[in-house]
Amino acid sequence: MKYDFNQIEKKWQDHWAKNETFKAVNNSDKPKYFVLDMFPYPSGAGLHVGHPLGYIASDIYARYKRHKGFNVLHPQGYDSFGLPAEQYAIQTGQHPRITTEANIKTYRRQLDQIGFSFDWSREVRTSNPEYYKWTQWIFIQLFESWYNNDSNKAEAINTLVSEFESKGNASVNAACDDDVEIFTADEWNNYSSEQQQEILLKYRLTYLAETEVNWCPDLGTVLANDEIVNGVSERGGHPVVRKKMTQWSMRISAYAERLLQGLDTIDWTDALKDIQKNWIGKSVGAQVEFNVIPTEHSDKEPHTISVFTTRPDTIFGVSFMTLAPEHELVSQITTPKQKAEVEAYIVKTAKRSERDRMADVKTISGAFTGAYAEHPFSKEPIPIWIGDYVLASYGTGAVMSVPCGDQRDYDFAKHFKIPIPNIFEGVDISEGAYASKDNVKITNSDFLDGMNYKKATKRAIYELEQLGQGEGKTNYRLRDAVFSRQRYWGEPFPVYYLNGMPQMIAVEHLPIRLPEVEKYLPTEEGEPPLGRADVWAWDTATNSVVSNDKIDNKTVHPLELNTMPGWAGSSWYFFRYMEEAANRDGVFASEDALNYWENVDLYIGGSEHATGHLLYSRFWVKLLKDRGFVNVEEPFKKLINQGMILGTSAFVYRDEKSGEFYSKGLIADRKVQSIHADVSFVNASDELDVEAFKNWRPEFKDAEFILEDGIYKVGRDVEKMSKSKYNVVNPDDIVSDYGADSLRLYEMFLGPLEQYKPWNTAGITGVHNFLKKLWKLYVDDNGLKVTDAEPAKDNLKTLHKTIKKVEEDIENFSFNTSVSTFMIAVNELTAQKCRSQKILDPLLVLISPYAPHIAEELWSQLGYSDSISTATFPKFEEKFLVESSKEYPISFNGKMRFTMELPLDLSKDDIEAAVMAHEKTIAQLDGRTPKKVIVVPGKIVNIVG
RNA sequence: GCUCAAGUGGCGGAAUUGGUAGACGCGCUGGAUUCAAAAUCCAGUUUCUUCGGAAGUGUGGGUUCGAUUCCCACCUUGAGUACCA
Repeated sequence: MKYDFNQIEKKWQDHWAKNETFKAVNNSDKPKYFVLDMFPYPSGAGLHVGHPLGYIASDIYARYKRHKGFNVLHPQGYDSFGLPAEQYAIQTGQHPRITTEANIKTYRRQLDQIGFSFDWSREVRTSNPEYYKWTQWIFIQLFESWYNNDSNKAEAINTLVSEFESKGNASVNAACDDDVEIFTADEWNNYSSEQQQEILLKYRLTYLAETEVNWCPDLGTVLANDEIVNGVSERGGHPVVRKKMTQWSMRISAYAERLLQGLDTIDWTDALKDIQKNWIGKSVGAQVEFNVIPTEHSDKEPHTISVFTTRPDTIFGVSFMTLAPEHELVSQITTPKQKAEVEAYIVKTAKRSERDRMADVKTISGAFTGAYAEHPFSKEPIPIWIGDYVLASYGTGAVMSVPCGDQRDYDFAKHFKIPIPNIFEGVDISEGAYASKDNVKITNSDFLDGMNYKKATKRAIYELEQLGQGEGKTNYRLRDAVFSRQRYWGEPFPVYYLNGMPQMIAVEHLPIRLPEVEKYLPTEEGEPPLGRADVWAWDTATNSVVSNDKIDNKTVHPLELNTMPGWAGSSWYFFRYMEEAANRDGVFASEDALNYWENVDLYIGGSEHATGHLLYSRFWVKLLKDRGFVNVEEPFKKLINQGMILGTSAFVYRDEKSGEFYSKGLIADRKVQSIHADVSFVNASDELDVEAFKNWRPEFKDAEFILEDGIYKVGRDVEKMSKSKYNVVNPDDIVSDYGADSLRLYEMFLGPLEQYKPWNTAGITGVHNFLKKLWKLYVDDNGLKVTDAEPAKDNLKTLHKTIKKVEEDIENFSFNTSVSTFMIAVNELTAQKCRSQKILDPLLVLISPYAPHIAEELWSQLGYSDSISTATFPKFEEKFLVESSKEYPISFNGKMRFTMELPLDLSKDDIEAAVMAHEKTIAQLDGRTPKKVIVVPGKIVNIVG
């Protein structure tokens, strides 16, 4: 019998589907384990061999956990809202729903043939109304919540309202907008409903506000900070400009501290934690108030400038202050004499785009306002400057400049010839600022003299508080996240507008379904695509979506035109999987299901989601926990980032003059142009199929090829796998040529999961041959050759060292090394001519997570009727590995020169005697007497001298 | 600039409580089988070598009986971030 992988794999995939072999149950005596992949966006291009890498790893782990006696939840679904389908709709008029469904079909077919143990009965699609109903529901929960900094959690908004009604807002310690004004209970109760709603918006965890956003004109939408890379859109690379717009935002900043602290409780890589820590950007310091010294030109009202500093200990080193050019006080404090210069500077900086400012950090620019502030302690006047190195959006938009302790302040001071007082004892600042906090004492600083950083900081804050001119403060870089998108293919908001104020639609009327539109473009008036919908108004009498012409602003009101961003649906999908599909009506997941599965035990996906999906999910989970809907603080207990599989591109070389294509070895010093050739035209030895290349595109039809030894050799280079580089390898081809088991093994064999590594199809024959050898260990031309013979000692040794290594490897997610281990085991057992079922049974269980089809087939041939996935993982027994002797490496000065076999029970002295008597030792020493002989029994002998 | 990760044969990579560097696989070379090819099997494959050996894990230093593994400095590559006060 031959190893007919195509037939075997189809057979077992059908079997698993029919018998629902991998269906998870919500009640079980077994301990639970939730293994999750980041679900894919179903793109039109389908899967390439890089995509399944993480899925294969998680599938191996899920199958392993089943063997280890766990009730495993291993679901899959689709992040099916998104830009590409919509861009395609704009171009072709095809409804994104239709494109998306077609793409999902392709994905499903491709995934199915790789043999994943997914429980497809729990599939979710973010674009399904039954799903996004609950995304809308969570949005409403955010709207109905405020963050209480005293209890350190989100609470229902009505608790805030009753607080306002009885006490006003003075005693409320909430995460809210900066511009809320203090009001009393009486004032609150006398406000109009609109005024009250307006105030509440400043407290809600999702709020509508005019904010400066990243507008991408080419995509016709705003983008979140994490969707912008190097100043252009992450998708498509389109330019992004700043624009003021009224937008929904998420008050994620309220959770900054908990998002930071929570990192300590989860098992993620340090690299990923660092990225999130950086993004949250906590800095501890003080807020200090500087009074502006009034002049005859200034307003009657006294002004104060608030600054944030992380170095209150250096407050006596202040020699000037710098405001962001956009700072609101600039126009009020600038003296008439300086007015022209200041205004010219503001105009100049406003013209520079954000990107220019970012790219050009070397140029120092600024202007003096003519005004002075008073130093809180020394009462000395401090000149107030403006400069674009101070950002309006961070802290207070103003800094106290300490040139001796901050390099930017130092450079600014040097440039404008501002004095640089030195407050660091014994430190030379003639060349640059001394920014370190360590090993230095403060001097020239009145009451701070002689103190170190820590003491001086504490004292400075205390003294500022005494004066009423400052307090300790912590700042975060994390900004609230813009949540509106001016797009069609996303979740509609469950929101209508009454007198311009947003109103939530009651939960029982959800979902609010995406309306039909004729075109997927913004309207002529610049409104989002939903502005084209004719039936897009909310009737409060019938509680239904009705035609726009019924809008009377009494019972029928306009609906929100924006849609939610891509990360909305993906921020909670892991909870949806916990509930069985049949029980999903009426709940996002039942309490029982949520309590049973808790959170994701193992999450595998790409690190590109570090500051997007992985941060937003954590935020939403914390909100849901605070509001009592779930019981966990973190969604993903352990997270692994799989690396990317890169493509190996092929190049042909066209002579720039003659247009002839030269084989790689013949280029010499010719001027040639490198052209990507499709990798399917190239064989394992880098030889080009010239005819296929000629027929590829008309422009190559008559191309002349200069061959070497009758062959055209291509050049190779490793690049990201992409259509445009013609280096994409489709898993469909690999599966049909070598089988899914070979694909699975090979993806793992390529190298460590987390690493970036190039794909090279030629290498797959190695693992494919291994599977053939494995097959032959069980089956020959006459059928099954396994016997019930007692295993030999060497059989047992091979088996048990394999069990030990594979188990360790899986626990450490070192899948590449276990593939090698399998190869070694099969090579050894073949050489040993092992046929014993007592060895070959457990071997099959070890291999089955990696190569489930062949394992399942042989398992059934061995006579088992239950799926191998239900078999128990073999138990490692040390006793089979115990040795009586050891092949000792004998080193001279640390260099191994030869080995010698010695009994393990030999004493140190006996070992030394035996080694010293060996003829090779004598030859090595060449008459010298060794200074020292190191004997580590069971390990090594090292002779020094 | 700052933060983090990684540098090992022609290629992917293996080896860390410090103890035989290059496992396993690809590729390559030679052989067997075959009319031939594919497939399969066997042997070899870090470099240098006077065939005894010697050197060798990005570079230079250090700790140690012994370093791919630990420490210091530097170089290169990749990722994140970018005037964050």
